[in-house]
Amino acid sequence: MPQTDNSPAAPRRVRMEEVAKVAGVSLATVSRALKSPDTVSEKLRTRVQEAAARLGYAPNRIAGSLAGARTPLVGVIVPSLTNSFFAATLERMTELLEDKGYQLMIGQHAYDAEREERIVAAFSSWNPSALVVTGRDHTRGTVGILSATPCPVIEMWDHDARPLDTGIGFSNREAGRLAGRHFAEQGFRSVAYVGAILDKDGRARSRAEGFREEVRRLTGRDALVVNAGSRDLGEGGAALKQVMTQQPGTRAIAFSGDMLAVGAMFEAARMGLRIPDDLALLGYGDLDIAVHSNPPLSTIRPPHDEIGAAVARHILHRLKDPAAVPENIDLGVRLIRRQTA
Amino acid sequence: MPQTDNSPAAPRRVRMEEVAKVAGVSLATVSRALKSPDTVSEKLRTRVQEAAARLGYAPNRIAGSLAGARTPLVGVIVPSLTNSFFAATLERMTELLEDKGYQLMIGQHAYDAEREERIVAAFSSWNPSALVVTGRDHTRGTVGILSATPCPVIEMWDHDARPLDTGIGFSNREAGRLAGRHFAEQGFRSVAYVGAILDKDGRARSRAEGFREEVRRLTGRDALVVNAGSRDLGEGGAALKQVMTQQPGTRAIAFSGDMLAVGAMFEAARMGLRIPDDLALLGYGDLDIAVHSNPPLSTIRPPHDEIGAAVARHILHRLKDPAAVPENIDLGVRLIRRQTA
DNA sequence: CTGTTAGCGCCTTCAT
DNA sequence: ATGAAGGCGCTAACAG
Repeated sequence: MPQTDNSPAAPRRVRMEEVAKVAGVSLATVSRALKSPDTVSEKLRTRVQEAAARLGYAPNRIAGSLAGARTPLVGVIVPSLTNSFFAATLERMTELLEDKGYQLMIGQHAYDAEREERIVAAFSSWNPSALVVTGRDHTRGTVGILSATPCPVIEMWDHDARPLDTGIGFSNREAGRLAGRHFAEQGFRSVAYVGAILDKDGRARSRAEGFREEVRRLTGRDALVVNAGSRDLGEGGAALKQVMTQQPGTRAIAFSGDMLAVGAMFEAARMGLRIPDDLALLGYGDLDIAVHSNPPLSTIRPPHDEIGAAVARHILHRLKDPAAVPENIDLGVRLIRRQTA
Repeated sequence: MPQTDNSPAAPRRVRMEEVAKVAGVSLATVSRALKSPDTVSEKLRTRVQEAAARLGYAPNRIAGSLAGARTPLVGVIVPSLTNSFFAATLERMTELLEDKGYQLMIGQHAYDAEREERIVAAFSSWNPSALVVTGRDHTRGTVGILSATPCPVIEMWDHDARPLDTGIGFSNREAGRLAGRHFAEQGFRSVAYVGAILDKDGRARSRAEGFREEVRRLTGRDALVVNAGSRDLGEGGAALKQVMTQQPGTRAIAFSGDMLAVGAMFEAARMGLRIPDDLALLGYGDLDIAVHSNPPLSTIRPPHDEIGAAVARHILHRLKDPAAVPENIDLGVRLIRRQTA
């Protein structure tokens, strides 16, 4: 450590008390001069601020939070940090909240509901300013803690169920329907859906269900659904082969992620299938690669960073105005037509 | 909020005192029974634990931290959350540290040193258990705060300069040299380096410099260096065109990111250049896509998640054993030869 | 092994 | 407008 705790010279961090002494005022005045400057006479205020600056005073957030009953921490729980959708949401949230003095505490549960519960419990014991979780599907325990936590609770990235408090996301089911409709309207009858870890990812499952629903409604036929083991590019190729084996003559496939779709494109090339003439491919995510793949990938775009911005705005709003109420916001998805479907 | 603060029925969170009362013991015993169970007789321990469970007691971390002088928080500052390298590092760190009861506070500075300083200052005022920053290039102010913070400080993702405390990463310069050597050894004389935001990203700049150095040393010629505006796939194509204009006849290009390299592959196809016969391409990152691109991309692999694991392990070690000392660990990079170079 | 006693550093009434 | 004083909820000596 740059500086050992018990070293004789360990220069104890400067506290508010020293600032008070140097400025020749009371502790309370320092506190006020720093937190609500307009309740202090200009003279004292500047005197205090100068003293603080000179001493390099940095308030102890822990002590402040104990006295203040709430920490400037926002707990956010996502399934995974390497999933670029959530990364985009987090990046946006950090940007907006850091500016206002809030810090993000980040947890990840890898689609494990029990783990989510443990993290929620841990976060809740920090008296955070807000708690943000992914999705609306939680254990009873999680729901209990969330309901008992006296701060805004936001469930993001979903809109298919009622939120506990505030919900900000979109309907995954509708995203799936949109894909199904797009295929049905082009007259495709033999179609399939390839989803990553459908067994664990409830939102991907909702999209798959929406897809089947709409395909069934519009064409009267059942879509094949295939579960890929991960959202890696390589799985897309494997899934394509599986689809063509289980359902020869498939004319269109929707994926639960762009990477899977691109992987399928590569494999299709190897199999000699022309895209989109022999086979239409539709992604989900609108990652950068979708624009530049060859041919450019048609895809469904979830509002990844918009969610982050909306969540941050909502939190700020709720904290500023205690009378502000919960909301249930559907940010919707868009079909981006490029050349594969 | 699930539960309004000032609602008449707001059931105050249960405190340690209530548990003590119910269990019929003192406050201190509850604290001990919960934090260091083996210092308490089995009888009382179970009695306390039962009481705590029955009352749904959750300790207030803030109070605990104030009294204990250190929070179970680890502050981590990265340039960007959407950069999959850092995401991988963070994912690994979270995994390992969450298990031991630590929470990550995450900040991002977008390659802005002033912003880094502000975040470091903010984090430091939480009395974190450890502080982790990216790189070894900081403002004087940042260095000052970091040096004065009484906790382990880890500088990760670099190894080109001396660390303040502990350093865990690899030499970016050496990564660049490796690329240059690889080209030189194959007899390429007209080569180029394409880096993303070299003006801001010092580590990418180090790689570019290492590349030039080694190329100059082995071939006696100067490599062209081109700066791409972002690490997006699309920029790779643009950069390729620029290289071929500025230095017609270029035989090999190294990139500061796999996405750029893949973008260049797409563009090369459009330009009718065969890879690697007409032009060799070398990426950096070893992203999933490198394996599955067509042809598979040769690349330099930085130890993204290994860094996360090593950082977490080091922190845990330092915290467990106060006598543990700083380290300076070089995790190295590997050249992954596939088919483009 | 258990209880008592001081704080941790700040915020916030309450007087002045 | 300012100061004094009592916590916030828990931990860590110190006694017993």
